[in-house]
Amino acid sequence: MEQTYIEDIAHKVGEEVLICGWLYNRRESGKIQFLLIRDGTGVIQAVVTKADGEAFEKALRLTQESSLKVRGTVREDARAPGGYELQIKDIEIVQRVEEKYPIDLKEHGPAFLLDHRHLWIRTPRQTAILRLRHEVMQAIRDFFNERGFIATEAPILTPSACEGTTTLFEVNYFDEKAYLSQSGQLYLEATAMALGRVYWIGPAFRAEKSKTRKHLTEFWMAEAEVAFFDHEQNLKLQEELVKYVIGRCLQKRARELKELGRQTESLERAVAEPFARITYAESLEIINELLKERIASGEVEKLNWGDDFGAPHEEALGQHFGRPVFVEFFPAKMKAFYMEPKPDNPDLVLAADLIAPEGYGEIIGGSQRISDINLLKQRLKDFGLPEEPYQWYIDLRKYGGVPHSGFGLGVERLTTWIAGLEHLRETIPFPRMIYRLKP
RNA sequence: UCCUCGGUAGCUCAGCGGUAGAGCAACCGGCUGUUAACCGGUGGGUCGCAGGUUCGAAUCCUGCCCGAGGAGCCA
Repeated sequence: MEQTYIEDIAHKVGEEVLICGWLYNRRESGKIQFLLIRDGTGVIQAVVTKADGEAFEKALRLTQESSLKVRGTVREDARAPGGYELQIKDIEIVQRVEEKYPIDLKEHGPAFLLDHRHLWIRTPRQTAILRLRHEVMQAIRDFFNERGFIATEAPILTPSACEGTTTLFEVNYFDEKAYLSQSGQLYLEATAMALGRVYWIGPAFRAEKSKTRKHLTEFWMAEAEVAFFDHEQNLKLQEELVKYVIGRCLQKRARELKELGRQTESLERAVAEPFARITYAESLEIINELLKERIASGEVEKLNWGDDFGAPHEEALGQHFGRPVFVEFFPAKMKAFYMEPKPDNPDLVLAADLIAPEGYGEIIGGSQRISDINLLKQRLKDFGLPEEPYQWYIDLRKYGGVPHSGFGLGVERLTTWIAGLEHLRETIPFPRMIYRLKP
């Protein structure tokens, strides 16, 4: 008999099916037992009574997370969680869990759960989050593929610090030093000159000692780079992408969002309304005004020209607009060396960050890239970076340099926002954080 | 790296100077519609580690280790 997945159970009412999965919970009341069985696609309640004989005796032996195959008839029943129920005909125990399962249905602290992450991911809430992450990833790929972008790849092992600012993980590459990539951007600029429109979703590594709910040392970025694209086109593409991804999750993962208790008004608004746009200069005024009381009390720092936003500042901006907001035209000094200056004010750059509402902060950073070879060389000098390691990057401007733009989107940060989570560590199967390398 | 809080049963926690506790989990028993089921019973401890104060330390002090929240850092 072929296996039926629980997510398809609504189409099988009245039929006999085979469910293969694990025991999530068992409740018994004398001569009747209720088994909650999960199979990765959902959870279903199965019922067996003393009159069922052997199946009832087998069910009695089942412990939490024992693996099993159950044959039975599907019926609608309002008393069952989810509305459908399986009347058991036969049970095959695949592996009976003999030891006490570490994770129970009651509360646990974050340290315990993270120590048992390999088992924690089996719970309904975690599987909902991971299915949502899948949808985000898949939507990003579909978005770019539908628009003629070519999926390409950047190396993970890189010879030098690409931007010179972030702390990198060093690895021994034979007898040379190499570093884990913090971004594929520079390499994507090269593939964009080959293929026109490119994207990739890949891991990024940062050895920063950040200890916040918005940082991982290993996270996934969706990066795009487009030849002949200017700053305006870049922002338009980003807005379309974010709207597309959120729209897909709302449409295809309503069940997961409900499971997570996510109120979706803010997401629906992000899809329906144009994103807000302000300049960096305007953002300073708005933030300082919004936070003036907390600044006066010394709780929050006042922002001065050239300051980067802290968490409270991003949060205030997000709350003020209630939808994603682009902050554009930052001072060149506070951003990376490769960003194109604003034509009418070369102290600013054609860059923008996208800030999510509801306190979720920055989810995209992007810019138009310098296309002029002499300006690029000057910028390297200004930032105190050597030319030699960037020779190949400079070549891109020597051989047919063109204006081009791109951005990087933090997959976990976007997923955290869509799911409405407290901490982004739940959006990746095995989070890597400053004090956590296991499991 | 800094600040704050914490580490006691498998888990979540209470106890804060005088014999180590509760709920849940586990195990045993009861119950034919349970919803983190419920009811009764049983077993379960290097009170993070080291030192100090005291007649006596889970409790007070010092140092260290580990964790959480936040700050800083963070194309």
